[in-house]
Amino acid sequence: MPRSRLGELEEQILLTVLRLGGESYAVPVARELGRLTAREVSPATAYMVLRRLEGRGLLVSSVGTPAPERGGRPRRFYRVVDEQALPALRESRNAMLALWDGLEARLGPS
Amino acid sequence: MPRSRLGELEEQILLTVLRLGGESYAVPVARELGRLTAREVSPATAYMVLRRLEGRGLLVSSVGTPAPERGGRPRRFYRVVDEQALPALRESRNAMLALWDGLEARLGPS
DNA sequence: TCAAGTTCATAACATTGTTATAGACCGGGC
DNA sequence: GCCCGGTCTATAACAATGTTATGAACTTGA
Repeated sequence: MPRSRLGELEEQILLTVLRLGGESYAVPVARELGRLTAREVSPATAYMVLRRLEGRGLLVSSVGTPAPERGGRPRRFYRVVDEQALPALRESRNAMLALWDGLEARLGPS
Repeated sequence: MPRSRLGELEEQILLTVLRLGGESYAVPVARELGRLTAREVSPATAYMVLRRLEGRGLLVSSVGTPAPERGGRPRRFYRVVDEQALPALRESRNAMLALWDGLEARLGPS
C-alpha cells in the first residue's frame, strides 16, 4: 500500500508535469527534470513514476493521436488532477518551508 | 551502495539536526520534525536515518555523559559534518527552488 | 516489407522509509 | 541489594520508492 505523502521524485515529477502542461509524456518530463535539477533521470524512470502517480489518482493519461506526423509508438500524455495533486504538493511545500525557515544562512553562498 | 543525493526524509532529518544543534538525538529529532511538518515520525525511524547518515559521513555521533542526572540509557548525540552535509543540502534546495519557480500561484491559497 | 527511430511496457533489482520488538541503562522506592 | 518503571538505543524484518535492463509495439520512409 502506497503512502499518502509524496516521495521526493514523485513530487519533482508532478511539478514537472505542471510546468510542461500539454506536452507531458515520459521523454520530455525526464529531460526537463534533468535540465532543471542537474539530476539524471532516464525516460524509463520517469515513465514508472508517472504510472504510479496515475495509479494513485494524482495524474490521468491519454494516448496521443493515432496517426501522428512522425515515426514511433504513440505517446501517452499525462495531466495533473488538481483535486488530488495540489493538496499533496501544498503539504510538501509547507513542510519544506517550515524546515528551512531560518536555516538558509547556514549554507553559505550559492 | 547508497545514492549520493539525499532522500526526502534524510534531508528533513539533516535540517532538523541543524536546527536543534547540541540537543540532537533520536527522540527530540523525531518530535521536532513532527512538530514542524505534521508528519508522524517515530524515534525508531529517526534513529535509523540518523545512523545511515552517519554511515555516509554527513553526521557524526557521540554518546552523552556516562552519569546523567536522569534515568534511562545514555543518549547518542549527532552533529552535522559541514563539509559533507552542506553541499548536499544546497543541491537539494537548488533543485527545489528551480522546480517550484513560477508554479507557486497554481496551488491556490495556503 | 524492411530498416531505423521513438516511445511504451514489464520485470527484476537497489535504496530508502517504517514498524515491531527487544534489550541496555539509569534512578527511585522499598 | 533488588525490583520497577521509564528512557533510549539497537537490530532485524518488512514496505514503499527509485532505478536499470530489456524488449516489444508502433510509425515513417525507402
